[in-house]
Amino acid sequence: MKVSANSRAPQAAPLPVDLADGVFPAGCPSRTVLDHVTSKWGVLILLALSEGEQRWSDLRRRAEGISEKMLAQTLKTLERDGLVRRDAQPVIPPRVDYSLTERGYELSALLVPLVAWAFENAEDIVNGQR
Amino acid sequence: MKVSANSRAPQAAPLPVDLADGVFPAGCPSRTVLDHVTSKWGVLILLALSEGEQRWSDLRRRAEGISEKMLAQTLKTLERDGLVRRDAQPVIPPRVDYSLTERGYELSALLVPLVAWAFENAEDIVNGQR
DNA sequence: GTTGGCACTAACTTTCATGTGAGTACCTTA
DNA sequence: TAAGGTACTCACATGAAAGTTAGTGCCAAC
Repeated sequence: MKVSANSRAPQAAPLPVDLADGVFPAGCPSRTVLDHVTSKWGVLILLALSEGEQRWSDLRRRAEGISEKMLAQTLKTLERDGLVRRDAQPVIPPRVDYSLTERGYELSALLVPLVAWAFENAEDIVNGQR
Repeated sequence: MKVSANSRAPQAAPLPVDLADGVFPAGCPSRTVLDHVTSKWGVLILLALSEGEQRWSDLRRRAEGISEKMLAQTLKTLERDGLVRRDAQPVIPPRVDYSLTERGYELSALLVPLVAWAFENAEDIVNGQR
């Protein structure tokens, strides 16, 4: 699946034109979105939810180390961005389910391979700081 | 190209087992790598370099808004992580070329679609904060 | 002869993301 | 009756990330 070591050196590929022109300018919205999505906890939450609907307390346990404040904040941002759906049932004790929207699934589909790569290469990278 | 609205709701997919168990724990190396890679400027630099070797001052102009300090810092981190190669020629005036390593290219291949998605959806997302 | 480009480093400051701890309202179980 | 779970919010503290300013050595062009 890799281009193979001897066939050719890693290739530089031109980016799509609109991307090349669009992402780099300072004030562009994609930078904001990228910031939300690639925030410390954003990735983890999106990833966790890619496995399906989950409750507040599930997420809290899942994303090890997150504080309640950051969980609330991250979820709120992702909800405002239309990536996460919040479903609060008026029962007692409270029950709130979080899930990805269609757009959220689109994103997580791109995020999963990235995180998988990071996971696979993490040890090499962290150790190999020559 | 979309799964279509009526066929089925967006599907939850189980993550690869090792990923599901590996990424969420607090102290795991993948979190560090993810932090480097998804840092504000890391993404931009990796993206810029995916188009091929570039000089310091090229990058500085390309990643609009970056300070010299942040450029140096980001490049250093990515170099230590083995994603970026630094080639300093002993000429005057100094000339330093930066390029991606093979591992860097692997990463950028995953990053490009993500950024492209962010770019395409950015306006919708930023405006549609209902 | 001074301005400017090149590729940086270092010191200092500000801003912002994240963390901490407490409090809320209600109910269940011990 | 006290402890604990559920899903939060709010005020405050801290620390890391990012920005700012200045300075380096050398050369070329003006």
